[in-house]
Amino acid sequence: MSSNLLALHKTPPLHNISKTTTPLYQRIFIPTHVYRHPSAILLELCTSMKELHQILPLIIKSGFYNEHLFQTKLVSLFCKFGSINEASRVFEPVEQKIDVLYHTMLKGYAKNSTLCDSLKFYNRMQNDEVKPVVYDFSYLLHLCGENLDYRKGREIHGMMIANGFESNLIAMTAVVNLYAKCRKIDDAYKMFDRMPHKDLVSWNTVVSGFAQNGYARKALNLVLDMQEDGQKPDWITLVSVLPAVADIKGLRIGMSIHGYAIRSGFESMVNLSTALLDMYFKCGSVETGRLVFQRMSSKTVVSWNTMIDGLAQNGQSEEAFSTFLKMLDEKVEPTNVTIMGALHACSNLGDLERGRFVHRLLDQMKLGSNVSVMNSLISMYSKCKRADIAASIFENLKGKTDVTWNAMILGYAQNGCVNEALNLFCTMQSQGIKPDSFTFVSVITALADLSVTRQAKWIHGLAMRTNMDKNVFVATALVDMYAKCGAIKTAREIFDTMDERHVITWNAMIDGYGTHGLGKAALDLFDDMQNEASVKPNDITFLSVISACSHSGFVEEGLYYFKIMKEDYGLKPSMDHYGAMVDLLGRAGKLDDAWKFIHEMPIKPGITVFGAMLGACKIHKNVKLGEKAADKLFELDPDEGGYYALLANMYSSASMWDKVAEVRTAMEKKGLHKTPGCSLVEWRNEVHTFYSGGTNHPQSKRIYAYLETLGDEIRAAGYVPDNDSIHDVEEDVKEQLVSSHSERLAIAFGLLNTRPGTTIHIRKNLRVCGDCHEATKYISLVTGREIIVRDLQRFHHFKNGRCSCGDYW
DNA sequence: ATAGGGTTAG
Repeated sequence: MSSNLLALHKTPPLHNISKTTTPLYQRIFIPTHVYRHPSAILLELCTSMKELHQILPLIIKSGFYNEHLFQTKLVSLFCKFGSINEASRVFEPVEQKIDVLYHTMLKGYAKNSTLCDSLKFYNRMQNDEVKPVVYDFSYLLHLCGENLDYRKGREIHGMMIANGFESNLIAMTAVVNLYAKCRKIDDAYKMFDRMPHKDLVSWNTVVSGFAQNGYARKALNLVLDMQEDGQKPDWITLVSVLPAVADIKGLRIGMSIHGYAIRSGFESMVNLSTALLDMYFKCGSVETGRLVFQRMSSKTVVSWNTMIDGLAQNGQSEEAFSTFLKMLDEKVEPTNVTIMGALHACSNLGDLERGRFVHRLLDQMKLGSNVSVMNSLISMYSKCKRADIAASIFENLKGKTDVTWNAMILGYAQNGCVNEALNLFCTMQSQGIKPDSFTFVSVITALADLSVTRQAKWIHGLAMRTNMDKNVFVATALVDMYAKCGAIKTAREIFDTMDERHVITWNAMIDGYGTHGLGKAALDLFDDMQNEASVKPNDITFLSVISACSHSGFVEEGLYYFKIMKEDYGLKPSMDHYGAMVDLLGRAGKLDDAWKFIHEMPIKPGITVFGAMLGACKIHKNVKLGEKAADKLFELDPDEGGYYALLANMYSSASMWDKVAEVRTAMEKKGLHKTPGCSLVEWRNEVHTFYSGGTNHPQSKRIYAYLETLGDEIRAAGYVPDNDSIHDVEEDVKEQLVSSHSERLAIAFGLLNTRPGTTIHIRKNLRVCGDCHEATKYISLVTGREIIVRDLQRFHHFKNGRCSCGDYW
C-alpha cells in the first residue's frame, strides 16, 4: 500500500467518486473537449509535431477550431513540441482570448524562449489586464533558475509578493527552487523554513537543492527530517538524493536506498534506475552497475549515457565503447553527453582511430558548436598524443569556456609541451579568464615534469596569492612538483601543513620518497596513512609502495605489501603492479624468481613486465633470460627502439661485442632509433637543454674543454672509466664517448655558471648510465658540489663522492 | 485547456 501513497495524494479516494454524480468522462479522466468530438481524441493522443500537423486539418474541418478549449490545447501542444512561432500563429488571431490561453502561452515562452521574451509577454499580459496566476510566476522563476539569473529572479519574487502569493505553497516552492539553482542555498533554506506548510514537493525541492549544491550530508539528513515531518519519500526524493550519495561514495546508504526503492515498488521508474546506476558507478561498484543496467526493463538515452561514462570512469573503456556501439545499433539517438562518454572512453584507450570515428559522427550530428563536446574532443586528441589537432580545434572554437582553456592547458602539459602550456596559462589570464584549481593542477603538473625550481616557486607563490593552495588537488600537485624538483623536504612541509589530505596526496608523498630512494620514509608514511580514518590506500598507493621498496632494495617488504594489497585490501594488481614486482625481484638479483613470477601471473604479461625483466638482466648481466625477455618485447612492441638499445647495453655489459653489433644492424635495418639522451638544467630563469654529444649550445667549446680538465681531476681522485658502458648503440662515434653524454654536458654547464657550493639540479629523459653515475660521484667529490639528477625512474643525490641510491638503481 | 520537485557531463 505504501507504493500508492503518491497516487492517493494526487487523486481523491475512490469511494468519493462513486458516491457523487461525477460525469463518466471525468471519472475516466477524459477532458470535456475530447468528449465532444472524436478528432479531439487524436489531439489528446498526439505525440509529435508531425502528428499534430496531420490532425490540424481535421480539427479545422470539425468546426471546433474556434473553441477556447481547442485553441488552448493547440497552443499547448505547439509549445510542447518546441515551436513558439506556430503557437503564436494560433494565439494571435484569437479575438476573445481567455486568461488560460495567456497562461498557456506564457508557459510556452518560458519553456522555449528567452527570459527577455518571456518577461515581454508577461508585461503584455499586464497591459491586456490579465490577472497573473501562481503558475505564471513559477514558470518565470523556473526560467531564471535555468539561466542562473539571480537578479531577475529576485525581481520576479518581488512581483509575486505584490500579487499576493507570498505564502502560497506552490509559489514559495518555486522560489526555493530558484535560489537553490542560483547556488544561494542559504537563501533557499530561509524561504523553505518560512513556509507554514510543507508538502512532499517542497521537501523534495530543498533536498535536491542541497544535493545539487554539494551538501551531500545535509541532503541526506533532510530526507530523515522530512519523514519526521510526516512525508514519505517518493521516487523523486530518491532520485534527488542519490547524486548526494554518489558524491560521498556512500555505497552502503545507496544500497539501502535501493532496497527501499524495491520495497516501495519504484523499480520500474527509469529515472530512478538511472540514478541508481550512476550511484553504483560513482561508488566504484561496476558489477552492481552492470546488473542494474541489465535489469532495466526500459532504458532512456540518459541510462545509456550513464552506463557508457560510468564504465569509462571505472577503467572499463573497452566495454564503454562497445556499449556505445550497441546503443547506436539499437537505434537510440545519441546526445552530446553520449558523445562525451564515447570520447572519454577513446581518451582512456588512447585510441586515435576510434576517437576519429566519434569525431566524424559528432560532425554528422552537427554537435560541432557544442562547447562541452568540443572540450571532450580536445581532451581526446591530447590523450591520443595529438596536441597539434587539439590545438587547431582549440584555436577555431567559438565560445571557449574556462573548461576549454583547462582542457588545452592540460593537453599541452600531458604531451610535454610545457612552454605552450605556460603561454596559454598567461594568455588565458590576459583575456580575463580566471584560472581555477584545474588550471593550476595542469600547470603545476607540467612544471613538475620540467623539474625547474625557480618556476616551481613562481607557481607556488601565485597559488598562494590566489588562495588556490588551499585546494587539496592543487596542494597535492605542489607536493608532487617539489618532490620531482628534488625538494623532498619542501614537499613534506606542504604535506604536513595541509588541512585535508586525499588519497592522491598520500600517494604523491609516498612516491616522492620512493623515487628519492627513501624507502624507509615511504613505508613509515604508509603506516601513518593507516591511522587516518578518512583515506584508504588504493591501487596507486600500493604501486608507489612497491616501487619504493624496489628502489631501496626492500625485497621482503615488497613481497609483503603485494600480498596484503590482494588479501587485506581486496585490490586487484594491474600490469603496472606486476611490472613493479618483477623490477623489485630482478633489481635485487633474484632473476630466476622474477622469471618464475612472470610465468605465474594470472594475466598475460605485457611490455611493462618484460621491460622490467630486461632492465634487471642488463644490470646483472644475465644474457640468457635477457634474450628471452627481449624476444617477448620485440613481439609485443616491435617499433620501440628503446628495447634494442637496452638489449645492446646488456650485451655490452657482458662484453659480447659481436652481439652488440648485431643488434645495431637489426635496429638500422628496421629504421629504429634510440631516444636521444637529453638533459635539462636551469640557469638564470631559463632552461638549458643538452643533447648527447651535442655542440649547439653557445658555451659548447668551454663545456667540452672543462670536461677534459674535470676528467683528469676525477681520474686523479680514483675514477676508472667503465669501458663496458662505452659501447652504446649510437651511430655517431662522438656519441659513443660517454664523456659527452647529455648529463655530463649539463653538469659541466652548471658547474661553470654557478657559484661554488650551489646545488646543481639536472633532469634527464633516460636512465643514467653506469659510467656517468660513477663519474658524477667523483665530480661531486672533487668540486665539493651537491648534484641532484632526476632520471627516468628516480633521483640520484650525489654528494661527497657518494650517491643516495647506494649504487642500487 | 494551464499545474510547483527529479537522473547523465571536464
